Amino acid sequence: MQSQSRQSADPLLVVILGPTASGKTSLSLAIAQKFKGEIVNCDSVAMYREFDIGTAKPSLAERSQVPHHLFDCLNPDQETTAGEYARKAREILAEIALHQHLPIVVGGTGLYLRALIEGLFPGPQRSEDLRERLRERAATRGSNYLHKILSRFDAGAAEKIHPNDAAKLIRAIEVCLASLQKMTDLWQKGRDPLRGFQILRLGLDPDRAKLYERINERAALMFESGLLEEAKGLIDRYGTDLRPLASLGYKQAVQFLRQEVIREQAVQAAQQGHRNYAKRQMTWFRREPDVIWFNGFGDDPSIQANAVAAVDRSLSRTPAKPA
RNA sequence: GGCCAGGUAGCUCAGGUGGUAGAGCGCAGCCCUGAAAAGGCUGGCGUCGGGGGUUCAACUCCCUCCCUGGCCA
Repeated sequence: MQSQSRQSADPLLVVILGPTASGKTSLSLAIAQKFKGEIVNCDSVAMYREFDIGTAKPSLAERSQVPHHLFDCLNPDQETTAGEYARKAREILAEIALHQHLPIVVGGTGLYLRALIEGLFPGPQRSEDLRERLRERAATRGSNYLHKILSRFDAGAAEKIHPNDAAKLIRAIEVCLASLQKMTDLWQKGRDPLRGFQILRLGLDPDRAKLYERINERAALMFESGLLEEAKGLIDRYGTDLRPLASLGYKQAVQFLRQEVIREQAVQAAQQGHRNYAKRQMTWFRREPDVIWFNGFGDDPSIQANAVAAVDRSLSRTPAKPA
């Protein structure tokens, strides 16, 4: 296992993962500065331009220190998918490797990371019309109805998806309809994994109570430092239907701007949402293979030193000097 | 001081002709194959304010005390 990667001549790819507010940005900068790194975002909402305050993107000053990729690459009214993300990210990774720099993928969006590293099954892309129709059916007849439809198309897929999970039922039906094949058959064809890199995964896993404290502070600070104004500007120019406006913090800001809740409620709901999200992220990342976990925050100097040492060790393993 | 309402899960609250309780949220665990900062699943948790009484049995009825809120003095 370990000995195989040592023999590989493939360049190193560092992946930094962890829940929101765990200090991924800070750690990524520390590593990038030490090793001629280039940072590749793997955070779905940070890809959007004009969504700045609520996404806690690295600042422009930080981004000027080392190259950053896949931040601000979508207009607010664009939409993207995990597959599209993976294609873009792989292109960038290849370019970075070409310059002989160290690519550092940083992010909290588990699905995007999996799509990038392991690939997705060879399924059809999204069809918005079909989805709209299915969503209407679900609204009138309930998602159980979708589940019945899916069991007719693909009983195996239906078995794996809970009848209440409309989002996943819709995707599965879409796959069957668009491809005229069962989704489970398409799964059989496997994924197209990322090739050509040795992957070093560094995971941040700070104490839960401390993480929640940080999340609370950071979410409140977002409201104090202009989240509402940012959201208002986006609504004025684009309307309320932007997909990223449904994401953490923005969703609550919109509710406040519509006067559905008072400010205090919006802040508390945003804090709650971020806490719940962090928990789900940890559930996802715990399954990620071969992660070197650090029990602390990414801005902690001792964590940074340990992480840098881990990168150093991986980098020094070249095919020229096997263990 | 008097009258009224109320004290039930961490929080907000529901409940019961007397047979030791429940929902949402929180919290914890989990799932995830182009919406993923989305969506979904599962699970703890209680001396039912204290003390007495009636009863085979009280969280439920009676007495008393304490606490909270409102109104009147």
